[in-house]
Amino acid sequence: MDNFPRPPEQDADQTVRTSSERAAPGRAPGQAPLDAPAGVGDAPASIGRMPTVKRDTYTPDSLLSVAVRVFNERGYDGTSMEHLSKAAGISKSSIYHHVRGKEELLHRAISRALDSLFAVLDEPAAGEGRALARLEHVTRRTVEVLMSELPYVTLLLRVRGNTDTEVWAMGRRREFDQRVAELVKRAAADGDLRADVDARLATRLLFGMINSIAEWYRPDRAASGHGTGGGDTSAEVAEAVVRTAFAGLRTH
Amino acid sequence: MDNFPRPPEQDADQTVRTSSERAAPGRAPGQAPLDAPAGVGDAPASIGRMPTVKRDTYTPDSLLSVAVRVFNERGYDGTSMEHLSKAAGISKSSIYHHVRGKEELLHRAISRALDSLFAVLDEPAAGEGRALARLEHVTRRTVEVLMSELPYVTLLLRVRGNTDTEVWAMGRRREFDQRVAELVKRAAADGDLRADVDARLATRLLFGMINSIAEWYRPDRAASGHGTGGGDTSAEVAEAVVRTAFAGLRTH
DNA sequence: ACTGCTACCGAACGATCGGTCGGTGCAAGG
DNA sequence: CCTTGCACCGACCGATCGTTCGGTAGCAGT
Repeated sequence: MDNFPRPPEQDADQTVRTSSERAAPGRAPGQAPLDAPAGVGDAPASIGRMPTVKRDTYTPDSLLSVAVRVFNERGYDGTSMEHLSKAAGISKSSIYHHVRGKEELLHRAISRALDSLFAVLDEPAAGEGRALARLEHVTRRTVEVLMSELPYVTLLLRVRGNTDTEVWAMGRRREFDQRVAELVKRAAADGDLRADVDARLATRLLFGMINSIAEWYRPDRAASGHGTGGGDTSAEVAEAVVRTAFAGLRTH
Repeated sequence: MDNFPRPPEQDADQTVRTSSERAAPGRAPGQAPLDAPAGVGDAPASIGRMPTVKRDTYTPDSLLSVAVRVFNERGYDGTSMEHLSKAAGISKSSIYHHVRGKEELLHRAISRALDSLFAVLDEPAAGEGRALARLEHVTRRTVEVLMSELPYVTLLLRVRGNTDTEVWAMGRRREFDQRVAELVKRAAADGDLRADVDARLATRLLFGMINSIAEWYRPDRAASGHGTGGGDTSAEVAEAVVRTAFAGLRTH
């Protein structure tokens, strides 16, 4: 039991556009092209093309950011291509100009989440020093990644295994879990974790805490500083999670 | 990130029947009639009808137990009436003989979950004594209810707000959350909870831990006693959750 | 002016969706 | 034996699903 702010009440949800050039009715490409890591659908590496200036058409990645938002509001299975086209402000068939189909959008989103999460395990502080310190680092960083890549990780966490992509995602996610469970076991062997809670159970409860952040954190409400109505910076929340998980809620 | 055992690989999932009387091809009514609290679709109170002997046809509640299982495997939106009919071993149209439709099944399941959860708040130990003790009691009992009513509560936890039923469920769930949050605030005011973690955030993290149980606990694997592969009794898990949440994972 | 390409469109595809309808077999009651 | 009613069925409904197809407007390069 916990939280989540608003049920999606409105239905005519069309992303409002900021800059318009075409004469066509309101479209709304995302703001993504600047954070896109390596545009898959981009034109091959030519010289000109001035890459940073305003982009008014969709790329696979800017379309993805819209799609992921809708997926998280309605659930993947509950989202139709019609819903996506309405939210993106382009026709249903136009979506297929950018991506192969619905499942590719899911795959791209989940890949991005998994890559960010696995990158945490490759950080130096995740491999050096006492196991407890490494575990605390991974916990803190996982929280931060979850919050910075919120919509993508949220999608990953909700996967049920209905399609090939989802089965693959569940497998990769289990890999990640086991890497962290290894850390928990090692810290327990060092005598740094309480002995009366099983290591596997402890791992699950730790992840339970971390992952639940996806159910209430809303970045738009952050940095307003008044309590924890879904706001707070990711470093603050990460610190609170580490404190709560390792030191407990109770005073001594 | 955490667990969940097996992706639903098989597709020809038909509940295997134990007793057969009809000549028709394999059907499989659930084992539910004995735990049904007050059979809604049952015949009016007549005298005979010998109520306890073997029941070979579906009741709304026995059908519900099948439906909820499938809902949890494929997700509500990912489950078609065809899926349900295959799993129940009766035709699609026959389902409508017992319930009004797909959404009624969801409503019945979620009602059952919510009733069980709210009942915890009405227990004497949830209203008497120091706030911290009451909070620990509610935590322990919520874990136990979650595990005993696992499939129904799981369904509740996954609701997205797409239909009227789901919006209603989210509202009721938020009520429950706020009742518990009240307890947390009171315990914090008593000085029994650490002051450096916001009460609202603490509530969310506590629920994060509790609710995550629905993602890995599998009752069929319980009572085998070897570690925490999804087994364990609900009292054991509840105790571990209380210890971890309030005392923390770390040794002192 | 012509060509080629990108980003989009409306119309339509077969499949599947949740749900309705008119039955049918059969056990129980008279 | 005949009637009644429950539990079930196959056939079918209009709507919607994800996807495909044949365009077309507008811009860049020549």
